[in-house]
Amino acid sequence: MNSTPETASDLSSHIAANIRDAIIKGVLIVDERLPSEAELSAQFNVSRATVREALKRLAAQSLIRTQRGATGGAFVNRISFEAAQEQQITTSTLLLSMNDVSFETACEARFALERACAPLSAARRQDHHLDAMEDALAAQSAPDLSDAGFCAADVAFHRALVDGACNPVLSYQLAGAVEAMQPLMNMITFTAWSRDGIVARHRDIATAIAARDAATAAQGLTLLEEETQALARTVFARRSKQIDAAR
Amino acid sequence: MNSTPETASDLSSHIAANIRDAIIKGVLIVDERLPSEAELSAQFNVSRATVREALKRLAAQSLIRTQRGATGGAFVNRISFEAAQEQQITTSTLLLSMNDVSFETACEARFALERACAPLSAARRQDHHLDAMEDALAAQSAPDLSDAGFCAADVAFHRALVDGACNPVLSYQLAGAVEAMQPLMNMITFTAWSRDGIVARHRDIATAIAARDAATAAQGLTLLEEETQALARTVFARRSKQIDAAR
DNA sequence: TGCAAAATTAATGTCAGACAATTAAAGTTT
DNA sequence: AAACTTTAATTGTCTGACATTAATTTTGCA
Repeated sequence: MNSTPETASDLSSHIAANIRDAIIKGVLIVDERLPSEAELSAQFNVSRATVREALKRLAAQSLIRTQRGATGGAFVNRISFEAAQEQQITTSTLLLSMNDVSFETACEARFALERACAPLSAARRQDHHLDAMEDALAAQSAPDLSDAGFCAADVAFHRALVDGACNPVLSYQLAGAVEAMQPLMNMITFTAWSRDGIVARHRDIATAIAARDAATAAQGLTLLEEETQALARTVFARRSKQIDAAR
Repeated sequence: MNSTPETASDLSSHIAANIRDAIIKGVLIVDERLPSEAELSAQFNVSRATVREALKRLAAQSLIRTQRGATGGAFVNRISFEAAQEQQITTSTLLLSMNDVSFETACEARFALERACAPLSAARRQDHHLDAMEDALAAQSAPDLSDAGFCAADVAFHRALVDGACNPVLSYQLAGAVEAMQPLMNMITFTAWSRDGIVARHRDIATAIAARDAATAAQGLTLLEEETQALARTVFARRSKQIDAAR
């Protein structure tokens, strides 16, 4: 079982773990009200301040929400896909930036996962997904766009592709992989030439998805991955050469 | 940008968001020590209790760790793949159980993502990955295994498959998808017959991975998905018929 | 009676100050 | 030099108070 070890010796994390387990195990159900802070402090035999620290921990994970006033209190929160995605993006982004994950590894993971979405997206995409891809393409084609703006549009394109699968679980899982790549992509300076290549690939992928052609879409993603990896290699190689030269 | 809106009017979440942004933007780097609680309370002009609540929020997201003693304090935490996975599993599990995601949708997402790992796993798996798969297979073949035990071994098998890709980002991303399915799988009672089918599929997949045969592995996953979906349909259909009969 | 305003109440949010526990470092003794 | 003691800094916890919020009840008046 996934019983959080949480051997931390402080009371607030112990209490938080206790309540968290109750939520995970279904002892506390969605929208159920927890005992008031005063009652909890009596139950666990700790001060109200300690209980509050525990509740804040749970609130940070979107497990509970609090309301003030007479009928207020802490309630078990129905975690939304939106909130879960936001958390996942934060975690994924920090994970990549703090653990010197290579560009190659992150890029490989991202495209592998996206390729998994391509067949479903080709089969189920709605018009508004195509529209979103077109918008992103148009944005990326603007000549005076900054690198960051180019990357942001890139993320938008790929999220539209993923969302096209019409599977919220997939969209949620992929959000972290796609968004967390953005800071890594931002490390790359895109020349006009490399931008054209990427946009051309995107164009192919969008066309394939529009035509419900899964194989071509997957192939486009593979090509895009190869070009992105190659581009990253040249950028990093040039950069390290400059560092050598500066010595 | 991903600037957390966090319009919540309470001070502790505001302070937490403030520090969180500093960490995400790189203003605070890994292992850097935050000001002491007393200093923070002076800086933000709030009480120590409020600062502590903010810090607990950050600790719940593994963004900081705290140490007691003379040289103690709160330090920016290098979030580990392990911690990130645990968080993701908790979030994913709750997301599925609270939002009545259909078995079909979750199952589809899981297998789509796993298929994405199959080629990489076939290419890179080490012997210990194969050993882990064999262990899981052996466990699943035990005749007197409970349904929960069967599912747990199932998860172990699939995680070994994913880990075989030797891409920690993939392993992290997939952990949520694979583990969060377990409660849903636990809803299914596995007959001896259905177990044999699943084990046979697993056997094929393991053999293909061992033979570095990506196409067969992917095909095995597709078959396994179809059988799992079919099994779920019959189980749920039988169950709803019983409910009808009881009326 | 009906309704609006005011009081009540129960809850979270915040504060201030104290003490306990922990830990590293400095000082002291042998 | 090594072992012990003291000191200081910091987090962890407790207590009690007050502020703020919001639903409910009571009151006052038309």
